[in-house]
Amino acid sequence: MQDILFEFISKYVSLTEDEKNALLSLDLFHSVKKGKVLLKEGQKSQDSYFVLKGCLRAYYIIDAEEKTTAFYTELDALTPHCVINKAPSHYFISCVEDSILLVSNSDIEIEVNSKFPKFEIMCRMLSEELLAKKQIDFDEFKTSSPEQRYLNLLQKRPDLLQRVPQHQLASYLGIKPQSLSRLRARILEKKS
Amino acid sequence: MQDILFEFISKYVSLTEDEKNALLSLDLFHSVKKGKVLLKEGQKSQDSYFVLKGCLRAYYIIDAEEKTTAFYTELDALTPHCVINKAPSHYFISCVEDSILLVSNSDIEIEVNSKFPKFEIMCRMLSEELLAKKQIDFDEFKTSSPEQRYLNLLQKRPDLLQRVPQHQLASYLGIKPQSLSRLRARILEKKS
DNA sequence: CGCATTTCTTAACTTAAGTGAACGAGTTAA
DNA sequence: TTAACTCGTTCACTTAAGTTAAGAAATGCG
Repeated sequence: MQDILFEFISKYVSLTEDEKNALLSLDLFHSVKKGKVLLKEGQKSQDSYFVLKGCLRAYYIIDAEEKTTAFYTELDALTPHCVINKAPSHYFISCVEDSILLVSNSDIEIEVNSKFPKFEIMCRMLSEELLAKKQIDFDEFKTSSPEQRYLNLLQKRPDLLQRVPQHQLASYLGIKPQSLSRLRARILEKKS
Repeated sequence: MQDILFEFISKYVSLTEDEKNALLSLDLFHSVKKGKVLLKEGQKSQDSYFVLKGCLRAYYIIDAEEKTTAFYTELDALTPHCVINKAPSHYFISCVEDSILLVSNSDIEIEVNSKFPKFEIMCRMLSEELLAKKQIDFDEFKTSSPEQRYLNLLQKRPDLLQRVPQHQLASYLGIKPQSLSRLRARILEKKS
């Protein structure tokens, strides 16, 4: 599990053994059970997550209905909005599967970043990259129909369709579960 | 114009006079005429932009049709995806109005960041903030109908409706120009 | 095991967005 | 000034998503 982390980091900066040990000594690895809610609406949290294994889900509850807006799987990083703007969260984050996470918080990050400027650099690179990627995802969403979005997901994250209930995928695709069912039937129809 | 920049920066880090002068000496301010295309599909650019005055637009050309996906106005920062992943751009960026921009490139940023760690910190903070904001925007888009998205835009960026042609706004809202027309008529209907 | 709950699908109906075409207003260019 | 073009709107028609309801299949729990 540590190897996975260090391999990921090595894409951005190279760490010395001392730096690796300093990172490990912070004891950031946590096992989290399926179903565990990590962040609730209205809560102010300090915690950021990095998924080593498993799957997290972000969702809103609007008119008593869950609206899933994001899934975070292996090697995805997640810093909730409430950590950035220090205001109560508007959404929930829960654990879709038994997972192994790296859990960090603002204090730790401030300390590590000031001690090792390399981490500061890595964090900048990572968030710049994620921002550009998020924009591309958003662009694809805007410029395509629900059916295209579903087919696109099938290409890019086929694992999600196995790991996650359909009704959560539906709102992730911006539609109702019934529409996703119908859309899938329509696609099968076309193929034959 | 410089004051606007320094006031913006002061939200993240405080600069000494020397640092301010170092920044100004880079001569990053540029005037750009309405209609100027700053980035074309297929191009590899190194340039990032910060809008001091005016408006930029990002758009794709898909099936010979323009699909506008983002507008950048006063105090918005824009680092195109192609700068991050060093691959040819999939989209265009053009200037909607006569604008004053701060234009930076990878080389300058690497130099400034290594000379002044403060800038590194500011860049990290800024991209973390923008990433969290982008996620919220995406969430709102996913969880609302075209009509809600239009009303939301009316609240949050009323200036855009004055500055930008309707058909560009339409694709920004994820719909066709005819649908935006109809939707506006429907809203007026309801009000009366 | 059996009961309850959740999940997924199907169907009938409503509502809204996509499509193709036409029109007038405003702008640009010859 | 006229001709061409862009832009926004409207209309009729098509297509797909939302809604409501019902039921089948899978899952979880006592």
